[in-house]
This record gives sequence, C-alpha cells and structure tokens, in this order.
Amino acid sequence: MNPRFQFTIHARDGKARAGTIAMRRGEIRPPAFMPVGTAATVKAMKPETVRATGADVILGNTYHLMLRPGAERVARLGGLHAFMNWPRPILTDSGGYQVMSLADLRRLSEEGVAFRSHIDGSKHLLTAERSMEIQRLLGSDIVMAFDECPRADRPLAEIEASMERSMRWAARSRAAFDAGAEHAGRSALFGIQQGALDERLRARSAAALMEIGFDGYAIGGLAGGEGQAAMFATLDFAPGQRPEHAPRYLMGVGKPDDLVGAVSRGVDMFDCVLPTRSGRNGQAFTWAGPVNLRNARHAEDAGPLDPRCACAVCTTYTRAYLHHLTKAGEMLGAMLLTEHNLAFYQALMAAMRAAIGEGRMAAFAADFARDYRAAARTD
RNA sequence: GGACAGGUGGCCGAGUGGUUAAAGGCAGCAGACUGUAAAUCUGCCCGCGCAAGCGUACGCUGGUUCGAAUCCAGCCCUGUCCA
Repeated sequence: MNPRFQFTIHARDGKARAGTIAMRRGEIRPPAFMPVGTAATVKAMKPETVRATGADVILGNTYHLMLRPGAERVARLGGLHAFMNWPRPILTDSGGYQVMSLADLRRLSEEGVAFRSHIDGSKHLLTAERSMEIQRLLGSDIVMAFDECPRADRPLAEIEASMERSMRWAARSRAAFDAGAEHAGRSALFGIQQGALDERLRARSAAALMEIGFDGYAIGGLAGGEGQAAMFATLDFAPGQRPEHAPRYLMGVGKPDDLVGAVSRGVDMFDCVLPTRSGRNGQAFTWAGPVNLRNARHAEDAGPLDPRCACAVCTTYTRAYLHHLTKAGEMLGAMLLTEHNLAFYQALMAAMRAAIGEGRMAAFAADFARDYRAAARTD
C-alpha cells in the first residue's frame, strides 16, 4: 500500500536537494514543477499530454472550482481526478491567491473572505474551514492552508498583520483538515509562510507554522512584482527557516531563471502559470532564452523552436509554422506552445535533478545563466 | 444616356468650416505576463527630427474664406437603379 506522504531526499548539492515524494496516487520528484490547472484543466492541454511532458502533479483551485462547477458537484461526479481524467496527484490552492488578485471583489475579515463572484456577482464566503471542505470534496492530494497573499510592496505593518492572520488561519486550516479524518488519512496539508521580504516576519511565520505542524512548508507572497533580486534575497534565508525533512514549495514561481536560482537556494517545488499562459500568448521558453513567436523574424525560419529541446513540438514543427499559427490566432498555436513550454520546464527540472545528483548544480546554474541570457540579449 | 449614393491614412470606417496629422476597428511592428477574472494586456503605427517643430495629406483641378477633409464649380472613378 502506497504511503500517504513520504518525502525522501536522495541527493544534496549545496542548499539544493533532489528526492521523491511518495503518495497514494503517484510519485513527485523534487525539485518539481507543477503545471497550473486552475479550472480543472491545464489550459489548452489534454491531461495525457501534460503527463507526457513529464509532470507528476498539477494544481487545481479552490476559489475557481467552488464557483464553477462547484465543489459538491465535483464530489458527486467522483472527485477532481476522475472528473478531469488526471489520476496522479493534485495540489489544490486554497483560494488565498484570489484574496489578492480579486481584491476589488472581496471583503476581508478575521472570519474569512467574502467574495463577489467574478462570473455572476453572486456572494460566497471563503473561510479556512470552507476552504478545507472544498479541497476535501475535490479529493485533493496536497491541500494548501487558507492564507492571505498580500503584495510584497505593502507597508510592513500591513504585511505583519496579514501574516499573523494567515498564521491563525493556518491553525484553523490544520484543525479543519484533521477533522475530515478519512481524507486527512490519504492526503497532505501544507502551511504557507508569509512575511514578504522581511527576515524577521518570515522567521516568526515559519515558527508559527512549525508549531502547528505540516507535511510541507510553502513560501507564499513572492514573485508579486518585487523583482528577482529581492526574491532571491528572501530565498537566501526563507527555505532554511523551516524543517529540513519537509518539502519547501515556492508558490507561483516562476521564470526559468527564477527556478534555477530558487532550487540553488533550497526550494523543492514550484508552480506557475507562466509556461501555460505564455504559450497562449505566443511566448516560448527555450534553452537560449524566451522567444516571441509573433516576431516577424520567425516567418520563414524552417528550423525547430529550440534545437536543444527533444519535445514533441520541437521535433515535429518549424518556427515558421508556429509563427503562422500564432499570428493567425489558431488555437493549435496555443496548444503547441503550451506543450513545448511545459516540456521545457520539465526538462529544466530534470536537468537540475540530474545535476544535484551528480554534485554539479552550481556549474549547471552557471551554464544555464550563460546560455539563457546570451540568447535573450540577441533576441 | 439619365437618377441617386459615394470616393478619408495598408484595409474597413468616423468626421461635414477652425480645438483634425484626422475617432474607432483590422492588419502591421514591438513589449509585458510569475499560488490564472488572461487564446490577455500595453506601446508604436505619413515623412524628417532626441525634441520643440517642419513638411506633406482626406479622388483630381480650380475657386470661396483669415482658415477647407468639411462649402462651390468642372472633371475622373466606383456602386445601385432607370433607359
């Protein structure tokens, strides 16, 4: 019988770690990138294609799924995995990000967040307890604590008050999660550290989470416009503020070079909409840097998108064709670029796992930075 | 041959005496996107100039006027209808 949640570190290299997380529905291989499937779909992708790119786990979203199609409905239809045909692990975000991204549609209180639906204006209350219930109804494998994700550029006093509230919500999340004993016995619960860029607040947040106790410890509230330098400065201390034996999940990150820098600083898990959203918007990530397929210079380029990429798109289609599909607004363009981007992200993670295993992560990071930036300059 | 309608920047299309280098859309050229209100958004888009600005421009030619894409005349062209 597969374990509920078992994180094993197989290799370390500097602060970087590589390992496995064994779960009921399958294995996750940190450092891992998790594609985002907010509304029960990784946009423009069939689940089997997402898996073919190498993904072990994908995200779902509490807020979006509670509005449509509704958590109870998903439960009646057999849970999110069956509903969307993704049999492997699913991590669900708690709705905390929407507390920030839908700021003008919600009212915040100690109890929770009252949202007005962005779809039809209807009112919904999201609390730690309701968020845990929704994630249980969805059948989530990795449940995220309900938090508030403030922008890092808010005044420090506001960041502090928000963090303290998120920690109270984390305790309520833990209690509500544990109350659903059957689901709790099959899934994991992650706490989310807040505190923006401030080391002291981050330390207090981490301490609060560790006192409660979680299976994994996420770093929230980064990559919200503070810039890579500030994010890396925070990651120089934040991963070390949590238990060594638990996965560290940097939420919402990031660009390929963000991932390399964060793994080097001890982060094990990531999610980000960038590969999927950029794919729909005509941007591809390659070993030589980002490429905007709308640009005219690809119009007659009969070469592959990325000669160093072995994905199904790069071995089949030309840049000229991808350029044409993108310019023409054809949905296949979005599909192929998304597929490539997801494959590239997975290849990047696999390359880092290999580098960590062989003790050459620093060299890999240097090589990556050189190649990735070099092309970005001439792009 | 006649009657209407109309000719505006690459295309479509507003404008009907000054605040118009001329709305808006499309196309074009770039940029952005980080726990997805995103197959989205932003900028540029007559020429020269860093800019102030100068030049040229609303079918053609001429006229009225301080001033015309806008008014008048002739001509050319397009569409619809009638012969």
